[in-house]
Amino acid sequence: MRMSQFFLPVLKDTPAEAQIVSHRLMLRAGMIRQSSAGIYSWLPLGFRVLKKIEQIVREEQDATGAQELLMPTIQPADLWRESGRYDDYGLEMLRITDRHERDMLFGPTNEEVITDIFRGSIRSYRQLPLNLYHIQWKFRDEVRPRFGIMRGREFLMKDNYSFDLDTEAARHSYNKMFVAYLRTFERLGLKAIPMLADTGPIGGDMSHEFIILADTGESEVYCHADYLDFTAPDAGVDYESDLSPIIAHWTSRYAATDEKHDAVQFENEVPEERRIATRGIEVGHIFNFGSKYSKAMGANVMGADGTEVPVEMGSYGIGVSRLVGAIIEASHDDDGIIWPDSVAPFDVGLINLKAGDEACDSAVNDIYAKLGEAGLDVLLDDSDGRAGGKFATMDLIGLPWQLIVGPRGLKSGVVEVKERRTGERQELSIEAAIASLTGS
RNA sequence: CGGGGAGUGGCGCAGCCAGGUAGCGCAUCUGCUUUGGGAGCAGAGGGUCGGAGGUUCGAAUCCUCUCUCCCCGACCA
Repeated sequence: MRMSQFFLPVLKDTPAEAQIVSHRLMLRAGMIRQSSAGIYSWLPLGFRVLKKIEQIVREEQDATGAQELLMPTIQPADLWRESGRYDDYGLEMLRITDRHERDMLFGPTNEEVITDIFRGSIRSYRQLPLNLYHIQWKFRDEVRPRFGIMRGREFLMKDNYSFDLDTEAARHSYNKMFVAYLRTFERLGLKAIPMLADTGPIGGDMSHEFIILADTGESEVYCHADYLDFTAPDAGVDYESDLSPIIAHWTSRYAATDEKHDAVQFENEVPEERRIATRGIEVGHIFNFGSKYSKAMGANVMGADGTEVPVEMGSYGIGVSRLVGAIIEASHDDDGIIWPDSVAPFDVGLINLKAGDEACDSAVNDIYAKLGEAGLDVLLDDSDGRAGGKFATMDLIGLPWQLIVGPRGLKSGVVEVKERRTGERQELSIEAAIASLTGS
C-alpha cells in the first residue's frame, strides 16, 4: 500500500477527550474516530488490526473443533422473556421497537439465540458435544463508556457456547476453551493470566477471567510473578486428550481480581518478592452455567438411557475490539504504538526519504515490489514530506520494521533497517536488507 | 445515576468576568527557498461561536431552556 493513496489521517495534536494512552494513540494513528459516546468507526489502519486479531481468535477456535456461525445483532424480546432475562438485564440492554411495534433489542450477548437454535435442531446425546461460536458486534448501553475502545458501548466480541450431555463432558469443553484462550493470547503477544472469577448463583470453580496486567486496567488484580514465565501449550496440543494437567499448571499459583482477592491467602501462598499487585484488563472470560438456559428454554436431549435431560452449557467470550486497545496498553512507548508481529497492520514500513529523487524512487519501487513478492505487507511512505515527519508517523503507527531509503545512504549503496521495538538500526545493502526482512 | 468540566475553522486553544460584529498555533492551498528526526519566508482559503428562545441599538460574551462530549464515583458474565 502506498501511503499517498492510503486513508491514514494521523494527528499531531492529542485530541482533548482522550485520557488513556491506547485511546490517544488510536486516535492519533488514524485507527478510529468517535461517532458518539462509546461508539467508534474503524478507519483502514485500525480495521486491519481488528481483522488480524479476529483471524487469530478464529484459527484458535477452529483448532478446538468449535464451529463458526453468525447470529444477528437484532434479537426478538420474546426469547429473552423466555429465559427470564428481559426484565433482569436492565438499562444496559438497548431496546428497540420495530414498525409493527414488536419489541426487539440489540444483542448484548447471545445465550438465548443460540439456545433457540440448539433446541430446534438437536435431539440426541449422539449429536454432542457441540461448540458454536460467532464473532459479532454487541451493544451494551453502559452508563459511562470510557477509555476509548476499551469500554465502548458497541464492541466486537467472539462468543461461543458449548453443549454437553453431563458435567464431566462440560468440564472438558471448558478446559478446551481454557487452553485455546492461553494460545490465542500468547499469539497476540500478550501475557494473559487466568484468574478465578465469580460464578454468581451457579457456583463452582468453572469460571475464569483472562487478565493482562496494565496500569490502566479497570480492576485491581493480585497474582504470583511465576505466571509471567509460564508458556502456553504449543499448536500441537491434542484437544481430545485430557487437558486437566495444563489447567492444573495454569491455576497452580495465586491469581485473583479484587472481588475474589483474599489478602491472607495471598500473603501465605506467595513470597513477598513474587507478589504482584497491580491493575489488569479483562480480555476474556470463560464460564460454565450448567442448565440455566436449557432448563428455562427447554433445550433437552435424549440420553443413552432413554431419559431426556437439559443440556449442559458454557459460554466463552473474547473482547476482540477491546484487545486492540489492550495490546497498545501493553506495547507502546513515548513515540507511539509497537505492534507485535502477529497483529501489525503492515509488516514493514518502507520510507522514501526523498520522493521525486530518481535514485530513491527507483530503489524504493524495486524494494517494494520484491518485499511484496516475498509475501510481506508493506506500507510505502512515498509522500514528499520531510524526513522528520515521516519518521514520526512511522514510529507512531508502530509497524515492527522500518526500511529507510535516502539519497545519502544510496550513494554508498546502503539502506537502513530499523526495528521499532528496540530502535536498533542497521545499515545494509539493499539485497541484505530485503533478505533480513523476508527471512531468506 | 450523584459530583465536576467542556462545546469558538479539520485539530489544539484564546476571547466571555467588565456586550461593539471573531483571533492564535498547527493543518490545508499557491509561490520561492529548504530537505536524514514534525523547516523558513510571502500570500490565500476556511468559522450559523452546539441548538432554541430572551434581554439589548447591538450577544461568542448577559439570562432561560435544551442537546452533546469528557473526567471522578457508583454500576459492569
